[in-house]
Amino acid sequence: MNEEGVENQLPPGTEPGVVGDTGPNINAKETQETAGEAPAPLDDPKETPGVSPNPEDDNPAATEIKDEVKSTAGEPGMDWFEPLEDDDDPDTESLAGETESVAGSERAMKKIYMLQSHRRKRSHPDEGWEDCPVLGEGWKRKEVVRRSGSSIGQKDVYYLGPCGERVRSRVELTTVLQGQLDLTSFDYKSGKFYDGDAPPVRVRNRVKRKYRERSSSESSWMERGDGAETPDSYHRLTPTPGPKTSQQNQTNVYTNNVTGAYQQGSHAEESLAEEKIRLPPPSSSRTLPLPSIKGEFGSEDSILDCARCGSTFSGTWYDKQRKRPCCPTCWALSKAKVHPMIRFRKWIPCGQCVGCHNSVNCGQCANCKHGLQSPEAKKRLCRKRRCMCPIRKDPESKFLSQMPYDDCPEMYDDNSNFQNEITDSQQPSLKSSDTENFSVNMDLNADLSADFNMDLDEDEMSTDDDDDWHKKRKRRSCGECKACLCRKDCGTCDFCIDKPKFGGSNKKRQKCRLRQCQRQAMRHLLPFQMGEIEHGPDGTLPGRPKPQYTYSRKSSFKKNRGPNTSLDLTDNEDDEINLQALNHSDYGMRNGLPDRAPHISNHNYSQPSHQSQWDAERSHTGRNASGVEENEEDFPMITQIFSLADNPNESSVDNENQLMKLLHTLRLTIMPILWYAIMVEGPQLQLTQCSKQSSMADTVVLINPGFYYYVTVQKQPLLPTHPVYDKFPSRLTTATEVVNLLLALERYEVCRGLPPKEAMLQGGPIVLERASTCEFLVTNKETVCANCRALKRL
DNA sequence: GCCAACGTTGGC
DNA sequence: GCCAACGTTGGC
Repeated sequence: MNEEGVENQLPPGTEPGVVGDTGPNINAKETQETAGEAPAPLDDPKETPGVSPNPEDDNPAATEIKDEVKSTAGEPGMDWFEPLEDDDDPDTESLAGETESVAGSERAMKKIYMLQSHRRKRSHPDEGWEDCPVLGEGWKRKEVVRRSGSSIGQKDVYYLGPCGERVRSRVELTTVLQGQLDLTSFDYKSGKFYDGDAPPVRVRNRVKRKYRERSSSESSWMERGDGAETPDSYHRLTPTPGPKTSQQNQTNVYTNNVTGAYQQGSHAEESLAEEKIRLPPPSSSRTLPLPSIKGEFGSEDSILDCARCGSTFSGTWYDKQRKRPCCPTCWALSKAKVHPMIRFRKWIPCGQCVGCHNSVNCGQCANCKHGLQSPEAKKRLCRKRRCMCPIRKDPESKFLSQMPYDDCPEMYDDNSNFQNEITDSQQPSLKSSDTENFSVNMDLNADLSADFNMDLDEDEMSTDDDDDWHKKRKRRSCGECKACLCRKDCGTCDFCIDKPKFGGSNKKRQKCRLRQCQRQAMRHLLPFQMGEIEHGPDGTLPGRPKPQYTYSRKSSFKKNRGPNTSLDLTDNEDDEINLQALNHSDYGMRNGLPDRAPHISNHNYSQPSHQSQWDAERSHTGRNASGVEENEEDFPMITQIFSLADNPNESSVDNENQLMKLLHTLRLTIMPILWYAIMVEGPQLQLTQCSKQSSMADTVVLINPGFYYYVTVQKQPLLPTHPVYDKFPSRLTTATEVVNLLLALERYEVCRGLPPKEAMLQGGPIVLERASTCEFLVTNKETVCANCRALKRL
């Protein structure tokens, strides 16, 4: 933790001793801070260093300068919470107070990300590790403080083994050191072994409780706007030893600042927390990087209006979310609530906004459906009827409105874009689905949150139910589709295999592919089967593409590469259907999985032919297979896939394309049960019987680009003389012919070969013996082919 | 305290 | 451009 703070704080090559220097650096900080006081410094990010979209990316010098300014702000050089200094960045602060339009919210959001990435970039995985010899030679330890979220300030401890084992919990550590070290008396958090009488757990809990209480109660909702969710805010909240100063008389909530909160906490529990989390002594220079609010710098305690009871009180107590003032009484009451998710509500619908004026439930949103499906459940307000006022910002304060809720003028006064979006979301006849609206709303909330540099509080935005509805980390789940409702990991996909519980190394850390939301998961996380025919009527694919900042679209040229090229599991929206199919195949191979589907067939893939319909239905309706919305009876038509097929210049590429056409035709055809068609390397069109219980479980039909086909049984090619070949043309050019072949194959069984030898029956492995000329497939009347029977007689 | 998994970075 | 890796954070 300390180390990370240092690594985040110090510019390359900066010595700790230098960091602690003051003088001109303070001035630099002051200058920076003054810049943050500008009324609208973010209007043109280019003019505001550190606020422009990641200027450091393009200008490493900017990073260095910025770092230097921070690190030389007169702070202790090796301050563990130094990285939080970023949050003191006046740029960030001005961001908090910025009254830019909602159209700029995205930009603001990006700024936040940039600031975050700024920190992340400076955090090198190899940095911040301390030797931890108590665990053995080569072991290292690292502490990381959570910089945001409800668990802000919480300290996570990681260990790095000599062989690169990354350990994130005691359980993992115990597993890694099993047989090598007894960790019974090992305090994971501190990284020390305790004597038998030491009660490390109790101490740890106590400290943690105090710690969190402090961070909760002392943060300001305004602080949150400029980094109160980061350890830096906690830094500011760190109590100053000694008596309070006379500066604790700040009275205006809008001129309150972190200093007030910071200096307010000079009591025992803070001291304890400080000691336990090794807070350095606050520096007087800390007063420098105070965030400005409307250009004013306040300090000390404030006279606040309790957001809960309305009473006025003095101090810097805030609710558990550290977002609103909360008097000590209400705070005590709130502490009595054990469950961390219990929140008190403050938001009162304004009665004037669009949401409040909406008196009819839409019947389509998640909350409406929730009520319909679970009448006994707690009633949830239709999402279209939400009061929208929380997203209104106070043009006077530069923060989200804290004005009386009944004083709710027109909404989104300067946020026309957002107004439009919200208005649109009220319209049931949108071309986008409710889910999409839902997603939009969430993203907007996130953007607004960033725009105002503060979180939109759960209890403000929510009615009383879906507190997590707008949470950023929930954007990948609609909560309604089959995948979201599925609670069981398949245990076979690459993401499951990666999980420690399945013996994986926990590197991917992704949810089971089959549990990835079919609507909102990142597209590349979806099961690759879903990537086959996914286009909606407007050409869109389910799932969300990767962020724009990371990826750009592929050119169409790339998409038409030959199947033998390194195909990828792209998530680009404009991917062609044909490539999706190729991706499917490619994906399976790239992941070392067989191209056959049965190994992942315990969910949607148990009936491949239906899967085709399922996919196609999704393509047709633009919706996914989310429970009742699926209608396998609706059989879509998919239009021409390859135009190259019409090219008179025949080529291998054309043949491949023709094969693709056949593949997609098969996908639209009702196949014999549990037969599934995919494209595999070659390219070849592969038809596989997915059911292990089928007599054709080991039988595969492979069709080459020229439509010549052959059959394999247990990976052995069927002899060309096999009767089944006589029944069909040498080339399978139509789906009908393919289906007929499969139906014909279903009439066969696999030759059982020679009976096992006696020795094998006595415990040894059973190896099936066959004649070299085994026919492999025999009619149902037979069990062993003629050639094997002949061999048996010998 | 621990696990699950989201979102981003940086290497390739 | 892509994705493995993992820092981070929410949930239980």
